[in-house]
Amino acid sequence: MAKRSIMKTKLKQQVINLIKREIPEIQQVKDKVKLEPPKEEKFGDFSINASFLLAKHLKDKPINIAQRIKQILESEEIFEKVEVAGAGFVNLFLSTKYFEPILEKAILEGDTYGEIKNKTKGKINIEFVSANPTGPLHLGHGRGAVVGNTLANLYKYSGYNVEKEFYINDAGNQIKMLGLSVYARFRQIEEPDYPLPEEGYKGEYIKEIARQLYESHREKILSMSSEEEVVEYMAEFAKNLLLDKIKQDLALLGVEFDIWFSEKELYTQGKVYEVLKFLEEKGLTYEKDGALWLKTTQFGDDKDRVLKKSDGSYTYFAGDIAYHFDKLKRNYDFIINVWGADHHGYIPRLKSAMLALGAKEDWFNVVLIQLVKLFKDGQEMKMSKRAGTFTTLKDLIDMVGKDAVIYFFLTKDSNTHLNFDIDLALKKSSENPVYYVQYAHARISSVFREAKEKFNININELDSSTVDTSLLKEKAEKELMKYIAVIPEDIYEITEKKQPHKITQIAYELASKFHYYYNNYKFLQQDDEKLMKARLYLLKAVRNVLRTIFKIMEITPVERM
RNA sequence: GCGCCCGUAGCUCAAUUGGAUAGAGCACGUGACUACGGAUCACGAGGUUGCAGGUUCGACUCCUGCCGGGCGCGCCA
Repeated sequence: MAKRSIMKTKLKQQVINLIKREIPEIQQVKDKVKLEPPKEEKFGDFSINASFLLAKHLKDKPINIAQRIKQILESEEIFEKVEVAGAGFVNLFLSTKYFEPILEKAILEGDTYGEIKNKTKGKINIEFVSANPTGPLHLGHGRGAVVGNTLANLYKYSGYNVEKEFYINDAGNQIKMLGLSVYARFRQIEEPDYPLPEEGYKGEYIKEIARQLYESHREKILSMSSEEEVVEYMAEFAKNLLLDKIKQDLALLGVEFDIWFSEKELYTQGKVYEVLKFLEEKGLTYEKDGALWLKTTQFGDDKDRVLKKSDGSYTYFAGDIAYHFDKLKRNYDFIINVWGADHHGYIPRLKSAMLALGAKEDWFNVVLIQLVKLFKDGQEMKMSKRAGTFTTLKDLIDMVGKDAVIYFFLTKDSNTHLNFDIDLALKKSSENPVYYVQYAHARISSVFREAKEKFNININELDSSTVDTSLLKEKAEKELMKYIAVIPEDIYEITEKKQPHKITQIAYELASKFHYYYNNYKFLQQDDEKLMKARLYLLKAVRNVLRTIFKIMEITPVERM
């Protein structure tokens, strides 16, 4: 985990200014100077690489330059200690005082610690899940939902206006097939031998929908004049029902959308026609073999793509262009699409189309979601729609709970395969990372209950005016404060890098530092009330930061377990 | 065949995007409750970073070539 900090930028500038007085050449390498927390704590809170960069300019060895830098910085009071190490690293040790305002911020901001409240970074759109409304959500959708939603929360935290969008594929063949499938099941109620369509949906839920229609809408259906009309009616009915189910399942994970965008409306509102006309007028299309093509090769694709087939119908691609043209006109600073990894070959194509429409180079972004495999008793639970051994997202949530689903879906980079270990998710021990981080929160809550009961200390009344934080001198305490200081910028960083899975690492590390502290130090001691209050104050800050992180992930901050 | 992703401890993953002795968790071994929740903590062992070259003060990271795995290459959606 990269350990940047709130004060890093400020501190770097400060350090450079100090060095500049003695070594003006630093101005030339300023942008390359890195002020980073090193891997090992013995190398200090921060380490600066300036001596290596200056070596060429000063024609001297890094180690000698490092010595000069050490002398310059040593006298500053914000540093407890300055050391030269290795081939020329200068290691900086901050004094405890440095962390006091940060602690206070964590106390005051509650579960929004470090969040950038004025959303001035820009307006963005994140589209995710976008499952076909032809069946229940499966595990891949669930992973996409969690990754997309967490990403959205991260961007909000980092100061963006975020709109979450679900694209409803309600136009194409699948919906027609859905109608035909329901229709067949409907007919089967009276004629068991009535055939299912070849590519039809075979799940139990289709039968249930058919039964429902048979029981409560039979008369209406029988009064319809054509089979076509019936199928269309059933498709619409099933679609709405399944879409509702999808919404319910997503709500279980704390996922809600701002915009539900209908593919069908792109066609009914003429938006597909419109965007094709727009592209034609820009001279970016041509006709060949009776079809209309887009010159995507002009924008980086390896071949041109068909927009309108020779039979006169539009390709899915054309609809998608129209959809993203609509997004483009909504003036987002950039957009992110969360897609299944099997669509990765589709990216260059759509990206080219967006460039053709005048989007900026980095406007269109895609985050890919790889497969989820379930493991139980060390065995993979093979999933097969045909064999009926199909585990839905809802099934998984019912098995292990919402928090475990979210956490486990976020443990790995979304672009790598995920093995979901059900046994591990159910374990109530430190092997299970969800319990580990939640336990940290519950433990602190427990300490607070104890503090109230035995010492009559009200946690809500602890603030900077009643607490002397300078008493927090232990190493474990400094570690915690340092980590708290560093977390917001860590979060901004994983946001910009689109690595939502790393939020679990941050949560885990904070929990780990707390558990260490807990095991090695007493908080509720009778003999020193001032120290007791200072430590409880620190715990309160830790709990707030945990809550902040949990909120981003939509995980429950449990008081008791 | 072409393109993209991946290959790091027994397993699952990191490594501040080119920096210090490649780090965590799990599993394994040893130890820690008369005290705030032991659902925890500490210590230990574990590596030729798939292989071979190259670039430079320095490479898990960048370049080239192999080996192995995954995915994608429709006038499907």
